[in-house]
Amino acid sequence: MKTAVSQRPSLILAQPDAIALPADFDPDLTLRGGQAFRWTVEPDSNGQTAYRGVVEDMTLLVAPAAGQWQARLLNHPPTPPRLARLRDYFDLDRDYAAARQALLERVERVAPLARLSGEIERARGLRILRQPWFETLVAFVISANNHLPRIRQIINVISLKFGQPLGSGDYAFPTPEALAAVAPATLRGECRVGYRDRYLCQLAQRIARERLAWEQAATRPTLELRQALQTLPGVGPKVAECVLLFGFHRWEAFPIDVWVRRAMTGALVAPAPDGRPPADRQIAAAAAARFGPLAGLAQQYLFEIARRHKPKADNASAGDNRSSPRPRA
DNA sequence: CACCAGGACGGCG
DNA sequence: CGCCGTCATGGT
Repeated sequence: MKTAVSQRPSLILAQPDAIALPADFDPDLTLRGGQAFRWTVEPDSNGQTAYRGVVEDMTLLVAPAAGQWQARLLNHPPTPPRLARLRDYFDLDRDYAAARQALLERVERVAPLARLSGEIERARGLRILRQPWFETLVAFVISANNHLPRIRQIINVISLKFGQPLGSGDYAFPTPEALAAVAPATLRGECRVGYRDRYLCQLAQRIARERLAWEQAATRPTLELRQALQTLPGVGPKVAECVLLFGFHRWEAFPIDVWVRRAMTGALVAPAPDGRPPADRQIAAAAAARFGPLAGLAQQYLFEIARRHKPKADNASAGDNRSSPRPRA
């Protein structure tokens, strides 16, 4: 019980409008990788590299402060419910060190995978975000046969044209109803979605019409949810797994793309006798058997490690990639 | 200027 | 079932 009242606010208090991210948080792997598409790299007010993004109706700035990465709300008062949603978004209540350790114990006996343990340790700052499922669904329908930079661009144009302004110069991702009202020709002509225009329009219309059922989907078993997702236009096996993992936080989901297929072939699954890569069904079975409930995390490590091995000059702002302002390792 | 990209879809054997 | 051509678009 303190009786004296400080005349001045304590300097030790954390900034009330921000949440501190884990010490090893890696914004490039987590925010600019293959799971989130609404984060841009830009210098903050101090001229240091920062990451600006939109989560639901919140504009966020992830920047180094007080020796670590912090996520600051730019367009709303930092009420406890909002801060709680941010903790949820960054999955801060999960023990990634324990999850990673459990994963390493599962793979260290498999020689072709054991050599990955060092790579996984270097990618330890990767986290799996808990993103809004409708935005995730649309993003990965667009992802089919597409490149990451272009997926980001299309998602941002869709938000800019059809989303609600957030008072910060940024726009929320549109609701299913708002997107369902957009003509396919507009999606193709103005958002450059190509042949996916009809998929997206029908998708938004169905979600809007079946909204109640889909909002209860988060409580359904993964198997049932997976089957339901694959009835949606533009949603096949791979997109369904991505939505399960990034939009419904099902860590047993295991999306198989070209990178993961290459990583798994020969390491965990033998190629076919004729030399062709094994069927995706066999890869999925091997992943479930080896990685179990951590398959999604394993997949994300495999994807980002494989992608890191081939940089491909993903960055538009050429100049300072060496001065990654890792706030005091 | 071919080739590729976090594939899905429809048709065919 | 499994295989195969096709589907826009823009970067390399």
